[in-house]
Amino acid sequence: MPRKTDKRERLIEAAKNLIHKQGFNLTTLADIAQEAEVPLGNVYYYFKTKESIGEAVIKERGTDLETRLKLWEEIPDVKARLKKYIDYSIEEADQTARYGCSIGGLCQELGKKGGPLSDAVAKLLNDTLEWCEGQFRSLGYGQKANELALNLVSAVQGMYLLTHTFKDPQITTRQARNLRGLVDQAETSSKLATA
Amino acid sequence: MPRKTDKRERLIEAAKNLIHKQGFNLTTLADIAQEAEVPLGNVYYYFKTKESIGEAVIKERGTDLETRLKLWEEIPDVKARLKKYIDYSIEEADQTARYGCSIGGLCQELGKKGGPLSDAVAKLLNDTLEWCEGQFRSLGYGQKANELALNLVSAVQGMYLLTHTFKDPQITTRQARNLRGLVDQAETSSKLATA
DNA sequence: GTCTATATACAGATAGAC
DNA sequence: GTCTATCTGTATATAGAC
Repeated sequence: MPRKTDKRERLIEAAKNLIHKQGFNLTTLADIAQEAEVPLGNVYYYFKTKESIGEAVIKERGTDLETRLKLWEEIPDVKARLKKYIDYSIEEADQTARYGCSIGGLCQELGKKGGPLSDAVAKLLNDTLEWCEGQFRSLGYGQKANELALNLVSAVQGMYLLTHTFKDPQITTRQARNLRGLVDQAETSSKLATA
Repeated sequence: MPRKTDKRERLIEAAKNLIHKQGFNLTTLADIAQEAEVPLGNVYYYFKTKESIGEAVIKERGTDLETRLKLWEEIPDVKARLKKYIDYSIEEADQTARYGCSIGGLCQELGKKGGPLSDAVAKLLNDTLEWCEGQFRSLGYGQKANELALNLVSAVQGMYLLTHTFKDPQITTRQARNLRGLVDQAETSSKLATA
């Protein structure tokens, strides 16, 4: 079974994990090369700069996210879709406690530097926001859908931050249960507006 | 008016601002020295390591926070105290849009490295949490006070992250108004439990 | 396409004159 | 206490043999 040159993919995968664990700034090309079992000098055949690796990683995160959102989109019950989004945070709780949110963390870190990478990650959070907004609109909320989406995503990101800060997955468990309840209560009135 | 050696304080002040703007990892001692108008070599007379500067900065952030919390504590109406906490985020909205939360950002960044600095910033967030919990307890919430505090601080931190990510102070304005409303509605029932 | 050796830049930290 | 010059390590990136 002759393995094709999957080096590029190995490098992206390694970078993806390391950047999540250590952050972008603290992750060196040497780290990535070692993790991917690729000689350092060879890295530059696939990526001109460290920034371009970051770009590839964010792109990967983007397709991962899109895959999830599209998958959840197929759930018939709209509220169940939103609850899937919340449940996902529970599945990831241990990882979050250790390394934080793979998207939110980058938004925070890269947001200070500005530049193309910063915009690219911000877009991922924006995609999430828009997806949620779409769901709330399907639930019948018109103008308010935007605000509700902001409330939900904001709550989830805050939950991630606290979970990471205190390295306690249970914070996610508790908060996610809460958020789930909110989605459940939605529909009938504008109670979700207070989420 | 012979100015005493306020160099140490100038260094801390410079570091405090630069770390907020650029993050800890990207802020160099040369940056700090220049901003404080202190020769690079002289920095080491006041601080043995970069980490010890970080320690001093976090300590400063801690006293700033404590000052605020103690000040708000003097407000007679308990709900007004919590609303002060929320209003503070509005005052800082422009800064937040540019540089993020001065505490939350460090929690995120230092949380991945672990170590004493990480614990020190985490404590600041924990102090905030405990302060809020105390307020909710004063409002008559017993067991639930802890959860309500988590909800509120989490919501505020999420709001900060989105504000920073999209560099839009209005996100804070909108969300803060929402959170204010939640605090207002509290008391009567357990509605705040769904915050 | 691959990999070793190395250039270049700059970070944190120190030595030692003043 | 102060500051210049510098050491040392390490990061990104390149050169060039294979």
